[in-house]
Amino acid sequence: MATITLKDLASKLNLSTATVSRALRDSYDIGAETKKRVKELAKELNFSPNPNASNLRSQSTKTIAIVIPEIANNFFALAINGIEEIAREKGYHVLIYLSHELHTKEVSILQHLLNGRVDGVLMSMASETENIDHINELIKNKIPLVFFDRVREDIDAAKIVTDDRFGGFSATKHLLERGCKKIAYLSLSSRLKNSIDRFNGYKDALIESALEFDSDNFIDCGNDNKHNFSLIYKLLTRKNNKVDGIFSASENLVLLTYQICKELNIKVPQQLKVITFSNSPTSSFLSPSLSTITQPAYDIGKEAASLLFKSIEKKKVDYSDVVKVLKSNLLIRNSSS
Amino acid sequence: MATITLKDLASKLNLSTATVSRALRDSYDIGAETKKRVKELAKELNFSPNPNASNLRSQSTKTIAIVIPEIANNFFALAINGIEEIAREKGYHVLIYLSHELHTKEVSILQHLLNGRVDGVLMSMASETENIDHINELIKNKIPLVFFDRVREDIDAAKIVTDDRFGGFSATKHLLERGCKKIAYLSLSSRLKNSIDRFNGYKDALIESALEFDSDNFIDCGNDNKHNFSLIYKLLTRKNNKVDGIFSASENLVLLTYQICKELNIKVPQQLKVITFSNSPTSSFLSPSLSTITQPAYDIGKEAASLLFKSIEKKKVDYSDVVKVLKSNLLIRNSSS
DNA sequence: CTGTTAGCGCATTCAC
DNA sequence: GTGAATGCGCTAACAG
Repeated sequence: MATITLKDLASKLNLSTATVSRALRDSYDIGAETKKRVKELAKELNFSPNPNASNLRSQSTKTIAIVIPEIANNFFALAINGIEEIAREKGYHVLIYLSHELHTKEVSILQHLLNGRVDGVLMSMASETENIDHINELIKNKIPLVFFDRVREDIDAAKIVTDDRFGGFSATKHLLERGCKKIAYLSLSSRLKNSIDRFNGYKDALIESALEFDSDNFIDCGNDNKHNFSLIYKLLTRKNNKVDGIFSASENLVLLTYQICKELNIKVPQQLKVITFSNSPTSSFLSPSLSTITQPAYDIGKEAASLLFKSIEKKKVDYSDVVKVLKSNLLIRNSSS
Repeated sequence: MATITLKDLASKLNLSTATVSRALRDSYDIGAETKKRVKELAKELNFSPNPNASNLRSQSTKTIAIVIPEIANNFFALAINGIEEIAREKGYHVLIYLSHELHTKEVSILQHLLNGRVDGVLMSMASETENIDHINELIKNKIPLVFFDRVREDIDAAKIVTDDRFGGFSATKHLLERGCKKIAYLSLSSRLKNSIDRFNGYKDALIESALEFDSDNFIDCGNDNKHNFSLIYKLLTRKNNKVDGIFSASENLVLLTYQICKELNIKVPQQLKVITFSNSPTSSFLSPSLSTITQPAYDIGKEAASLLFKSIEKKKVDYSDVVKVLKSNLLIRNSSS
């Protein structure tokens, strides 16, 4: 480190550190000439205040944290994109933490965020998480917090989500319109609000078409892919009550489905039509047999970040269950188009 | 913030802050009984030292930065996964910055990293970057730096890359074996070492098959997708010298290619065989017409992070052009399999 | 074994 | 307009 400090600047300019500090922050009561001299030298020496010292003094860190279940998932990647963009505009830095869908990791991550390392937290819950003490602890500590996508209703914090009920409804409708009569729903987690909402939309669509919901067609997937595999395998090999359509709440589950179809020699979409929530550009482009429904991930990231900064800047933490729903942007890509 | 400090603990325990601090850090010369008391109260009050104060004092931040061109790209997402895992093990925090392939952003990001905000930097260059002063500035400031994937040869820093020459060779060979005679190479950037290496591998494979390299078949793509589109469009519509195979250095370019093929009614893989570097699990699973070659992104992330921490911990920054090449793991997925 | 003292680098009183 | 002094919260010398 060059380790050039305010003091260095001050001595070189025959000024006090106080004056230099104020000049750099454009304080009102500093001579224009002095300001100029200070700023010039600062630029020349490539000076920039030590963030730890500055943060310590000002009790603010100019950094936020993103806590997400995974990253090799286009939805979260795109959301990060949006978040980073807003953070950058506001001069904030972004820490990233992955829970890998594990409750224990999530707890330990939030634990680390209690001590003033960040000014705010953006979070999407792990599918495994049931107990939410760790989240309430964060809230109790008055750390601004905004949830996005993966939320639960019983958490008292701001939330940005898509209209998942509508998404589930549309996706199911899509299959119905293409002739499906027996549609299975691959759930992401029976705990997460968005998975439940998608399910409710799915049921609504069935009812609207005067079809009955068959609880055998609700496949309660989770975090364990081996288990998911066997659940889907069972679904596709059962003798009675065969399905002709699958609506998957997650792209990951579709990969398993396709793998199994290949094994069982089930033709998609001739014998089985599939639609999935997905944010990967590749799947929609490259796979002619798959229909997708896409969330406005980038916008969700931006909205969530904006809301967080609003909450940080007001210094008044507004946790009054601000649920913002992005509805307009759900995009269905037809497999045949 | 609960804003509970060492001082609070000390007064509650009738001890000095120094003792409390040492007790918490398991210093040798503190009574077992005292340690216990301190730790118990600390846990009860959920105390954890203010990182800014602690960092300021110790002149180390326990955080690193990742600087990458984009994130909605499975390669980088997976690499982050690996990096985060190692960082977590070592008790480090991870800041993320996106250059969006833009030189100016990259410069401004590195600028912000000069002032001791991080203990080290992991970086993958923007395709647009030509001038590397900003990188050298970082090196001059003795900030540990490790490059991964997107590197340039003339930078004096540690590098973790895959054997891209071998990758290009293998990919091309794959097309040749399937009967292609005229293969185009879609370059990622004529500046990046890995794109160039892939190109060299491509040429080697042609030569090995006693085919000539035709410079018309080198498509010099860049950061501008509209321009890329028109380049590929021109390639696929030319009357003479029609190609029957495409080797793409980036998945992004394949999306364009498929789009154009659809428009022009070119059948893949019957009329045109395509192979691409790709790290998205979806494309290999869902797209029967596409062959892919996959880098060990997760391992690259882990390797790069490990190397960085080695460099940070030694406090001796070893920039002696440590190039580590991960060769073994390049995985080709055949389109027909 | 524990307390006192000092200072990391910066920003903000309060003087002048 | 500018400088001197103070303290953010923590840790590390140095005492005892």
